[in-house]
Amino acid sequence: MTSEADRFERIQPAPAYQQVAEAIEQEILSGRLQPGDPLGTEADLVRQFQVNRSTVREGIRLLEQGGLIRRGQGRRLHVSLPRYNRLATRVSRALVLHQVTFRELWEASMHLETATVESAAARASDADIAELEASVARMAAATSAEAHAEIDSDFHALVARVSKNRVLQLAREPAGLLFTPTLTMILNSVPQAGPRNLEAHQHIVEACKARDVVVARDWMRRHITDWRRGFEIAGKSLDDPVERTFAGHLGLGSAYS
Amino acid sequence: MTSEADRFERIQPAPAYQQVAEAIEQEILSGRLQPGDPLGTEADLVRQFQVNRSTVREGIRLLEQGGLIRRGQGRRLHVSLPRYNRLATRVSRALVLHQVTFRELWEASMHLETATVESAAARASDADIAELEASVARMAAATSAEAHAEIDSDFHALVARVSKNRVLQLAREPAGLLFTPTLTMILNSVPQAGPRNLEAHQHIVEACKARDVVVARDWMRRHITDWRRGFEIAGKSLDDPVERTFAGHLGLGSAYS
DNA sequence: ACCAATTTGTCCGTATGTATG
DNA sequence: TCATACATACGGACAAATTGG
Repeated sequence: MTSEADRFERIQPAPAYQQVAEAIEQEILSGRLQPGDPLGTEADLVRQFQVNRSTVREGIRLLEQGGLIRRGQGRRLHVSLPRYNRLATRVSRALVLHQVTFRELWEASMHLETATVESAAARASDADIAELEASVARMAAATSAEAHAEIDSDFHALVARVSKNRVLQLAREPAGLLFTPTLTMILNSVPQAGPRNLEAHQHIVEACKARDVVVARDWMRRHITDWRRGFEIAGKSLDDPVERTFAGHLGLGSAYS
Repeated sequence: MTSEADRFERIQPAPAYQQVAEAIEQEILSGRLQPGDPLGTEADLVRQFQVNRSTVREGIRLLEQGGLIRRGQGRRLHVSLPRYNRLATRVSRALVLHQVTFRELWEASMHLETATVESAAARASDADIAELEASVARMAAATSAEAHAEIDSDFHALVARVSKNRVLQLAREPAGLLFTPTLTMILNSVPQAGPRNLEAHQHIVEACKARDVVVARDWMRRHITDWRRGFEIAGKSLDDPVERTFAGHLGLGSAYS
């Protein structure tokens, strides 16, 4: 205890392994190290940083987790572009841990998906349309609720790619990942959900084909609204937190690979 | 080379340090380990996993970077809720590395910020209003462009908190972080930008006070539009990628702390 | 297709500074 | 105050995998 309020916090030197990570990250963010560039061997880094190999390895783990470096062929280290999927799963997990409610999820998705489909309808190329139609065909042929839900998820991710806006694409992905498992549950307990979903997707693709932004947005709105209705018909409350159970669904395999 | 296309990828057992990280992460995501719970000492983990300390440490680094565990008082390990800021900075960095354009950033922010302010206007409590007004007051008193831009950024983050929607809050944050440094530049080269910004913030707060969702949204739209106009007046092109320079601004200090 | 050098993953032991009781 | 426990960091070692002739 001091007689007066402390003015300064204690000065703590960052651990060596953090400094290693920060130094490498700086090189990457500054552009001096570009995606694809090799990082050198662990022994190289040991020599440059003058720290122990264990220390270097701990620093590398930090960057590896962040997706800034990866182990490629031969497990050699090289600079990498962080993957969207990876970041999105992280964010999704955080949302689950923070116990966000389905209402928050639904509201946000309503905004994000309608915004995304607007851009998609405005910018869809012929190849994009073909991909969207293929997705609709796959959904029409889906036999299980799981498959249907998976295709639905892919469709929305595809729409986001077609929007040609990577900021929106990355913004909507975490909510999209959390949406999917619930859709499986809805499909299993609400018979009319499947056909309605398919119909919405069809109309969205048609609208994209016609470059009709307004119709595309409206059908997406109905689509998201349908999810909510199905959710409530299935007897669940929008004010429940998104279950932890779903977090298991968020590919552990891809987490650290 | 094989005579036919390879059907299977090679089966690789995950390194021990990854398995350590995944095992701990599973306990957290399943809820068996809750935020705040101690994780035990490194020696404990060595005993449980039957691997070397170095291996345990590498695994811990992965989780530490992901924000799932932290070192608290006495550097003891305990489970933690991933911070929004942290996740957002990671995503922002990824956007920069992927060289997203200012146009993508602007378009996404237009959607995200208007959506957020709608919810904020609908749900702002008296305490929220007071905070918003305090932010406006601080901006009115700001002397430098940096301070003004910083307060602007905080204001938008505050609006997102007031929206009471954490999904939206997290979705808009990465774009918000990238917006700020550019605003500083605009303020320095476009004299009318400062007053217009302040005016927009004032109107947004007034609309929140009046629970007027439509007006709040409209002023936010103008506000974001102003940014774009200022950006172009300052002589920059919307189709340029967001500069790497800005990534340095994204607190390296907080990255691994 | 074989071999030698390199590199990673993992392990062991130890020293040091710091935090806790 | 002192002793203990713990995190950080270091040095050295070895097997398996990978590389590059």
